[in-house]
Formats: sequence, structure tokens, C-alpha cells
Amino acid sequence: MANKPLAQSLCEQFKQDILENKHPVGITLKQTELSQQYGVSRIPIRDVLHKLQAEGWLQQCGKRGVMVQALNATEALDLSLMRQYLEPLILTYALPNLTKAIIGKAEDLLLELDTDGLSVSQHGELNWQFHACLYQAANRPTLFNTIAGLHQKCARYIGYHNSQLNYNNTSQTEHYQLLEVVKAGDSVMAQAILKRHIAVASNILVAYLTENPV
Amino acid sequence: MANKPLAQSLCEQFKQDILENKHPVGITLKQTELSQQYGVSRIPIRDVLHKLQAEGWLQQCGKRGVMVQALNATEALDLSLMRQYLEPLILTYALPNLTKAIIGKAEDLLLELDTDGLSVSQHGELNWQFHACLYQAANRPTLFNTIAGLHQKCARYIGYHNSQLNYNNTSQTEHYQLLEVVKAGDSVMAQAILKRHIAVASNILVAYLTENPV
DNA sequence: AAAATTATATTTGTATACATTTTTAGGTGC
DNA sequence: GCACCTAAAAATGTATACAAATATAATTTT
Repeated sequence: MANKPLAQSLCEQFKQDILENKHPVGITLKQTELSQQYGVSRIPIRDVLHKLQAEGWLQQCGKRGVMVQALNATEALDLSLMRQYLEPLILTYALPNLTKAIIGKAEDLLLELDTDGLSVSQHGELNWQFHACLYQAANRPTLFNTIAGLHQKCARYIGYHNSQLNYNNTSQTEHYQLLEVVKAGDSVMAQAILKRHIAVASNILVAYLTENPV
Repeated sequence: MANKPLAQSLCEQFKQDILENKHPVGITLKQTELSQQYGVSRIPIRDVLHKLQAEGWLQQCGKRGVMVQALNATEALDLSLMRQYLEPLILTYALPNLTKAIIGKAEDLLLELDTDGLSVSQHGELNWQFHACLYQAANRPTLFNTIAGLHQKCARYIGYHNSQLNYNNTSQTEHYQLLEVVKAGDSVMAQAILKRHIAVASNILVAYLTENPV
């Protein structure tokens, strides 16, 4: 009955709080403060801070504390570029292994994504679930985990994206297109559409971030 | 006068010990044992184990302890593929920014790599320094850090590679070729040579691992 | 004898306490 | 008024102690 360690749920909570701007960029967070704030001791807080540093959410500022990393256009572009190269790759490995069950699950996720009133992080999570659902079939743990890590880092940008810019409709159209060619088993087209899907979203975001630095 | 935290030097030590097979695959390591073995308390040990899990060196086995991950052909291939896509990319960004000082440093590193009697981990470290030295010039922290992470994961394979197979000479020849076209500023050739450099090493390693699973 | 169950031992996660380092504020000299 | 030095405060890293969960071994039951 696997009972999550405290630090794990704390980590999710903390990420959510960052997405909701509860720890604004520029404020230095101290372990002691946070431990009182979240009602636990410093140890699990420290674990979470280390983990989120490794994932690129936070930045250590000597002993002054840790700070939420500012969103910046270069990082957004880098993440997008890496995804443009790696996701079509893993999709190609996944294609021959896609069962009807997996396709079905993917379709269900797209329907959920059309639901109104999703929170920013719910939307981001569903979006990743859709992609992950297809990629899992590739049976390539290392490749998959690296891509998952990129998505983790993207989460803040995508959240920002969806809350600032109205991109959902376009994105969903592309999702359905992708699923069509995937069903048809067309690897070349699938790669092209996926790459473009990632690039398009990125271009909008990078342009916006360049003009309006956070 | 930045004094390294204990956990950091422990981490390097531990990695080295893994490379030297002091914690064989299949043995479950307990925090308590390790803390006695390394002469520190469980907290820094725990930190190191978490970090190395995140980096893919170790694997948690419930409460039985952690185990060193076995080397496997699929992971080696995945790491190589990702490097084949991402390293030429960052090299392209780096090219216009390469100064004579950087090229000079790279040449020095290649000379060092020709030294006899280097340990496996020394060799691996110098090899990475050479690549990193060029990539740094790209000024792309996120891309660079992801690639650095891939190299971290590769370290064990490269160490294994160099100790089992005699690949150094070929590798060095390619390094010098790469440096030549980089000096000439030929981006297309540089990308091609680098991609091939990574692919060649990988092919040998993957073939060997497939025939002789660890 | 094999399977299921209980009890013990072991292991990790968390809390509290201490040590070390760095920051910051205050004072002193120029 | 600015720079430098000194001391107190505050931050993180580390050690020890405790709690919760799990794995192992022993025991019982079928």
C-alpha cells in the first residue's frame, strides 16, 4: 500500500506553489522559514530544495537561501530545441509498439484536455500525460526519462504560456493531427508534425519572453 | 575560500568507487553500512545516494537498500543517440564564439589525453573537459547542463569502454580532426565529424555489451 | 511439506540538536 | 563619506535520536 514519503508530496506541492507564483522570483527562501510554513522539519524541506535545484527550478544563492529561477527566453528555446530533436526520435521507436489500448488512452486524454475550467497545472499535466502515454511504448527508459526531465523543466514555461497566451486551441488541433498519422503508422509524418508542434509553441513563447522579460 | 560540503566530495569518491567496482551490481547497499564505511553520519550518505539515483547510477530497491545499476546496451545506445543529436547542435552555437584561447586550451587537453598511465576516470574526465571546453562557448546553460548530465551518465560506460576495449587511439585521431575543422570554422563538417565520433564509439560499446551483458 | 500468518529485526524517513560557515551590521580609521 | 575590519546573527551542513514502514525469520495451520 505504498505510502508516499512526506518529501515527495511536499515536492509536488512546492512545484505547484511556484507555478502559482507563491514564491516570487527575487525572494530568497530559507529552509527554516519554509519548514515552518509547510509545517514539517527542515530535513524534508532540504531534500525538496536539493531536488528542485537539480531540476532547474531553484538556484542556490550562497547561504542567503535559494531563489526561484527566472523564466528566460534562452532556456525556453534550449528546452524546445532538445524536445524537437528527442521527441520525434522516441516516437519513432514507439510507433511499432503502439496498441489500440494505448491509442485509446491517448484519445481519452485529449478529450480531457478539452474540458473547460482546468487549472494551469492540471492542463500541463494532462498535456504531458498525452505525450508520455505514446512515448512509454518505446520501451526506452533512459531516453524517456531524459525527455520527462525536459518536460519537468518546461512545466513552468508551459504554465506561463497557457496563462498568458491563448494557445490551447491550436495545440489541440495539432494533437489530433498527430494522433491521426500515428494511427496510420506514418513515421515520417508523425515526426514532422511532432517537431512542428513543439516548434510552434516554442516560437510564440520565446517571442513573448524576449519582448516581455519576466 | 569556498570549503566544499562533505557530501560533495563524498559523491565524487562514491562515483569513483563505483567505477572501480567496489560496490558490485547485485549487492544492496544500506545507508548505515555506508556511513560506517565512509566514516560519516547517515545524512550526507543519504544525500549522495539520492543524487546518484537521480543521475541514474543507483536504483532504489524498496527498503532493501540501493543497488548499482547494471550497464546495459539499450541505455548506452540511448545516451549515445541523444549525444549525437545534441552535441553537434551546441557545437554549432559555440563555433562563432570560439576564441584562440579556447582552441588553445582544447589543444592542451588533447595533449594531456595522450599521456600514458592515465587512470580510467582521469581519462574520462579529460575527455569530457575537451568537449565541454568547446561547448561552454555556446553560452547555452540549459543545453550545456543537459549534455553534461548525459556525460555523467556515460561516465560509467566510457570507463568500461576504455578499460575493456582499446579505443583511445581512434578516439584521439577524431578529436584532432574535429579541432581542425573547428579552427577552420566549418560548421557542417564539424557537426558531421562530431556526430560520427560519438556514433563510432557507441557502436563498438553497444555491440560489446550486447554480446557480453554485464 | 507448503502456505499463510505473526512477530521480530532491519531500514529508511523525519525530527531535534549541534557545528561550521557566511552574511550582515556596526564601528573604527583614514 | 568611504573603505576596511571586527563581531554578532543567521544560514546551511552534519550528527544523533526517534518513528514508521518493510523485509525477514519463525511459527502455526492446513
